[in-house]
Amino acid sequence: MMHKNGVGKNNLELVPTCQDCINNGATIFRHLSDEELRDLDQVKGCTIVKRGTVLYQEGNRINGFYCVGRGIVKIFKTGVEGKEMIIRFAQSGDIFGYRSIISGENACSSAMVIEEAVLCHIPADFLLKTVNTNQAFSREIMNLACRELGDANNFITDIAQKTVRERLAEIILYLHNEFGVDADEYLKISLTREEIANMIGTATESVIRLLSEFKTDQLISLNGRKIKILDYASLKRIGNVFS
Amino acid sequence: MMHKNGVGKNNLELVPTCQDCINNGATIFRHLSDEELRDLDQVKGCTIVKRGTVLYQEGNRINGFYCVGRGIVKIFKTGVEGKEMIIRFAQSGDIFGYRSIISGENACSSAMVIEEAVLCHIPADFLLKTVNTNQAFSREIMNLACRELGDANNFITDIAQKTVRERLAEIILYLHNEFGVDADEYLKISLTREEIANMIGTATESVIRLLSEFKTDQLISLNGRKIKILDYASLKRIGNVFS
DNA sequence: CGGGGGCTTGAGAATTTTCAAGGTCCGTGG
DNA sequence: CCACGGACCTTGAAAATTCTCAAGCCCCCG
Repeated sequence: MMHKNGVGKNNLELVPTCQDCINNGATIFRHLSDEELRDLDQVKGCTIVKRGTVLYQEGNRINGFYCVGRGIVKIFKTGVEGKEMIIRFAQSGDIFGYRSIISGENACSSAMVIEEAVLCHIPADFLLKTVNTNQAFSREIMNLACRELGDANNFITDIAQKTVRERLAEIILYLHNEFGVDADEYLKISLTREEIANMIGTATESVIRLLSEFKTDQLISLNGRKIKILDYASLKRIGNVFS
Repeated sequence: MMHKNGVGKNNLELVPTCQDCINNGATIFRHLSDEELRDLDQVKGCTIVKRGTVLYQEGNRINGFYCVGRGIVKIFKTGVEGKEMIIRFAQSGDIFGYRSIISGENACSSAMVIEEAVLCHIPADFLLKTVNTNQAFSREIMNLACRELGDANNFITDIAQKTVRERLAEIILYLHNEFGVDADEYLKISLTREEIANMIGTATESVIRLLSEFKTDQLISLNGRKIKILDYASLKRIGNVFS
């Protein structure tokens, strides 16, 4: 189970076994039996995917879901006039695309790699079968959906009630919590100004102006796309973040 | 199973049996066995609840969830400055409050009756137990959470990208689809201007101004809190609703 | 070294909020 | 029965926020 070389349909030099991913935090699979894990290792397809690759698009039927070994994927919807709205990110240990499979609907969002990723593609059948046969796994999926639903409700409230300035401050703190910082204390995740705008539902120019205002106020420092938080307390105050 | 008179802890003259509710569209319970249904009828508590009653509040632990027999309940969050954001409504056949029980979190929203309701309160234990023992029921819950998650994603995109005017047109059409109309073709659901504002994340005055603009433009007619749609096509166009 | 994508800034326009004031409606208590 | 109070609705005017359009810059990649 712990060997590292992929075979068969997997075209990576280093294919993580599912056990590796569990160790990496993909807790969703932690209650699979050894047999189910072996089965999963057989049916999954694992690939390295470059930034910019679209994995699936809103409105299409999808025949499997993804588990992230490494890298970052953005999950987004396309609104009127083609403007995109980023719903969430998936990173190491996260799964995505499972929602449409469970609910039997078409994909309600699109997925694009924004940081080179190692992704496992797992057939819908495996999910549907295992959800029916493994009670603990079923509870994990249910749990995940319910937690995401709670997050979505919070997001709805924030986006509906907070100003762009508040949302930007909040999202910077969120990116910090979610992705952490590199050796120089810059946020690890690197987003274009437009992507930031698409997370908080505003215009690119507004993000630029507010970022530079935050910089002037010594709340953050900027280096190209890299953002470093200098003053957490003030950002929290501005973003009405209590935690 | 089909008798109508409640006994024991239920204090209604007419307590619906769970089978009644299933016939009413509470499909979530359709895969319970006869024994489970009898059990449910035993453990549930059923009451008539007046408009304005708060059932539970955001942040608290809850020890059960609700099933709506009749009436309407609004599910909302309280944002900064105490302004409320309506996340969704629950009506006949819907359940609510299950999310926090499944995910083991505190309630992420509050619930208040806005139209006199018949509500059954079902202990958390019943949900947790049945989800573990009845595969089909478990799938129903999972399915429900996933569909709500899809709805939430759509809502996020709309609220982030559409103007207040677009959102108002859209929400009027939504209320029509969801609650239907009475004999005079007025929307059945009756909301204050403030509640409408709290659905679309805007100020009460903005709703008032836009409603009266829609009225001037002959898109709707107004009679106190009652709204009648006169021109669906134009509302759809304004709200960028394609369906 | 040319082109393209992304970033920045400015200025004016549009949308939306806020504050203030007054009106209506309805249920309750005197 | 009527007056009163409170909640809700309406309108106006000014202010604040945010968007849009336009232009120019930078920087990296081919």
